[in-house]
Amino acid sequence: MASSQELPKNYDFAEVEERWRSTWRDEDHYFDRNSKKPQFVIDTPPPYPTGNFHIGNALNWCYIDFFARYKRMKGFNVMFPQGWDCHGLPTEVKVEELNNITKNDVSREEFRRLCRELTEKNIGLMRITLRKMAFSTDWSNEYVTMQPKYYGKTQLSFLRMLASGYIYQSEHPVNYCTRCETAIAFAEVAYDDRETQLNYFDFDGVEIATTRPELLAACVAIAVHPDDGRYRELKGRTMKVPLFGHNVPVVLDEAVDPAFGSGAVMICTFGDKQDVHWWKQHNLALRKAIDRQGRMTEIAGKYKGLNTTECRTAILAEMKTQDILKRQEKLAQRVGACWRCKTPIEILSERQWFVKIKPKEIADAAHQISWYPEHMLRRMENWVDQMEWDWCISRQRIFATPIPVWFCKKCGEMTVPEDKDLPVDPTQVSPKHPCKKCGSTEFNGEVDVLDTWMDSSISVLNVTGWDGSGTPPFFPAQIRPQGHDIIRTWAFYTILRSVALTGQKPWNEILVNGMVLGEDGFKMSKSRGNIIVPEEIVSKYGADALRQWGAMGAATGSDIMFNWNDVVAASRFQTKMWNITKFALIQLEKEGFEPEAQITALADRWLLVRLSDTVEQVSNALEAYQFDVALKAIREFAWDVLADNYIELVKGRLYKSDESRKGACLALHTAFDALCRLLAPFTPYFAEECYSHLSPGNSVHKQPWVAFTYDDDAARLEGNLLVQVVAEVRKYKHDAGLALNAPLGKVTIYAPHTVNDEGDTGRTLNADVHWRTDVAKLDRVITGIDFNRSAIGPTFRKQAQAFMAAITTLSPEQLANPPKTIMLEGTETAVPENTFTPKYSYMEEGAQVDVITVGDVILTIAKA
RNA sequence: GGGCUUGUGGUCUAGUUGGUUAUGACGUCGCCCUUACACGGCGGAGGUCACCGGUUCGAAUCCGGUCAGGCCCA
Repeated sequence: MASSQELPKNYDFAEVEERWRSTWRDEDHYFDRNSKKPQFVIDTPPPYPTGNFHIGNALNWCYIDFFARYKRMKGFNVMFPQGWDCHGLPTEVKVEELNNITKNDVSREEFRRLCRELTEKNIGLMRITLRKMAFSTDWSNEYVTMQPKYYGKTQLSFLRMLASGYIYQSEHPVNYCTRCETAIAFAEVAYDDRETQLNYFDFDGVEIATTRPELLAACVAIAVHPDDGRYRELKGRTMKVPLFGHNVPVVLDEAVDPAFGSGAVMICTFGDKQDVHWWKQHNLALRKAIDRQGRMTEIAGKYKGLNTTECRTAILAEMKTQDILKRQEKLAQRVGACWRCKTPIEILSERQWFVKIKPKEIADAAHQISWYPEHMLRRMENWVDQMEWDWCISRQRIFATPIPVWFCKKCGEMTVPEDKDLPVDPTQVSPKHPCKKCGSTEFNGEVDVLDTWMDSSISVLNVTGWDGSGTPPFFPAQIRPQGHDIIRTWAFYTILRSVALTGQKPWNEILVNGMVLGEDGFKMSKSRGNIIVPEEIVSKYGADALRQWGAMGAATGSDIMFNWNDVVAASRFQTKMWNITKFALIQLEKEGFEPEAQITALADRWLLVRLSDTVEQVSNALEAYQFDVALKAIREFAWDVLADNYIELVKGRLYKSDESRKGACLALHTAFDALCRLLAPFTPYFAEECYSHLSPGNSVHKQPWVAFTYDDDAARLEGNLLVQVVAEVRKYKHDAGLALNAPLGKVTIYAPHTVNDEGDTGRTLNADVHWRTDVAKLDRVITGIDFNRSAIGPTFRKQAQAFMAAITTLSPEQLANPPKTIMLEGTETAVPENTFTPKYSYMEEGAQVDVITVGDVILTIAKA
């Protein structure tokens, strides 16, 4: 045990956190592939390397670290990997911005190099934050999706799913961002409210309303509702498209809303998802009026080359000139936009690569996983239920995993590389063998690349050791922690890919965390100016305080508002604990503690039984990932039970030097040691610092989880009563205008059992305290009745109110000595025990006394 | 429009297998510098548990409806 002289008066979190950070060793957190311990593999989220580890990430990582550390102490072989999901548009856009270029200004290889460099730099910055926050990362299992080692696996997974028929290519309408010049998946479409114009114009004699006149050139049909009387004569007709002159059929479809616009609608390829639906349903022609850059094609005739906005203006002007534009109305509309750049998406028909979505397979696997909180499973079910199109995985970008296939220049046959040649970039190298079909050696490498989710959806396969064959050695992982915002993407795609590649669910459990909102209750955003970054909190109050905020801010799974108050409260708890530490160490080093000492005093037994209760509560809460419940129980035990009550009770005994001191020291040591361990997962720096003084040279993080149990129901009951007695006397002093340490004279406590308090009560109250078990000789006056409703209700049901009314009418003598039966609504009814207690006030004969009752206990305080 | 979710003192929050006086933090008011701690201790004030109705002897808790917020989707 360290000398308490060494303990500084104040806890300096900056100094302590820095010191332990430079002392701890990474190897202590490595997953042991040869261990006999049960495994606990965590499929951690690989963040996008923006350079800033934001507070939402911090919350998620806090949760991960809490249970990673807990599971290690419980004897599990824990893997807490750290991944980086590198590929994708934001980095490409950033590189274009920083270098003032576009992706077409330099070679693909050069552009990729710039992206890799920026990503490396950003990862470096984020690693620093991770270390500051004391996450027990397994750095031997770090993975970076842009490195060949990883994207080789992405390519291997692509080839496996291509071979098994999950992946195919086809021409199909896809969501397309014309700014990013790439196809995107439905999961990447965000919807925005906009106000637009609904234009009514004359279409070959019929009035049509459209929000997108620029698509007139792509019009392939007119649709009306089959029962709409206004258009009965249109059936079977073809109509001439204004301005462009091509003929289109009229189709009947029940999905047309006769109340919207004029009730007649033009179908274009493609204005929206509904157009795609009708186009398929009625086997219509395909007219591509917009190209990949968002410009009008030849089909648009003289409008060719204009962008869609320019084209819309031009066509509306032309309609006015020809006097076919009737009127315009404002219309509130929801527009799909690219979630990265907010540009409204177009639906273009392109040759793309797709992954087949098999909803039942995914739903079945999702149901085999335990969801925390449970209701998050609903979100997955809803998403699975409404999937209409397959997953479009090809992107027309550069910084991403290349699609590893070639096409024969002569015959078009597809060639794929062998496993051992992965990773490959088919635009840089050629196949090793000539075309199987025609023998040609001329190939075109696929220039499309893969959706980033193709990388990250195999994170679990990567960390569990997948090599392309069968089930990986550590599969499935024990848990997936992630936010509810990416259930429809990361969770969905991961389940899909695990089932496709291994036939099994990816994890046993999934823990879903909420979103972090700003102090004003809104989502954090630059425009609101309510962004708080983890670094700021760490520098002001320390990582441990931030971690406590993460645990306590809200129940697991619900959104959590950032709140400086909670951080300050967390920091104050550490101050309190630090003072407890100083007190404990000073007392323990005085004469040392004896592990074999006898625990006999009520206060000591009470402390231990309350500790035992706390350990059980905290352990149960952690098993259920209820971090708020766990930390709250720890704080309550430390602050309320140990500091405010136990220490105050036994102080006098500790200042003495006799046998009764030893029990208190043992109890104090036991509680303090346990507290350090309980706090270790939550506040790793602080717990380590405290423990290092109790047990120099040993790390609390290498200790087993607390296994302390102490069974003593009587101590819990009587100790709680003792604490209440002390509180009541304090209140009595307060009400009497006395200082809390003012001497009180003779106090007699009539308790139902013999209490061995070793004089604690008397010293605490500064009074001459006498415990007695006989009946107080007092005159008592009944002032009321306490009913025990939880006993009365089940017994009397509908007669409960009547029963209580009847008891109220009894005389004081009868209340003191209740009759066996009572008349209730004309029936003689038994009076059960424990249904009520008379409320007494007492007068002691011959002496002026004040009387306090606490449950079964009666106190008399002699008046001075 | 649909699904999920939430509504508790001034603010944030616990509590929903129905049961005596609804938890804690911050703030606020009063007393106290008692040899671990004034970054502390003790005590107080402050709530029709969103609203309406139902079930029940008894509802913050269960059921139905209304209003309001959040998220996801159409």
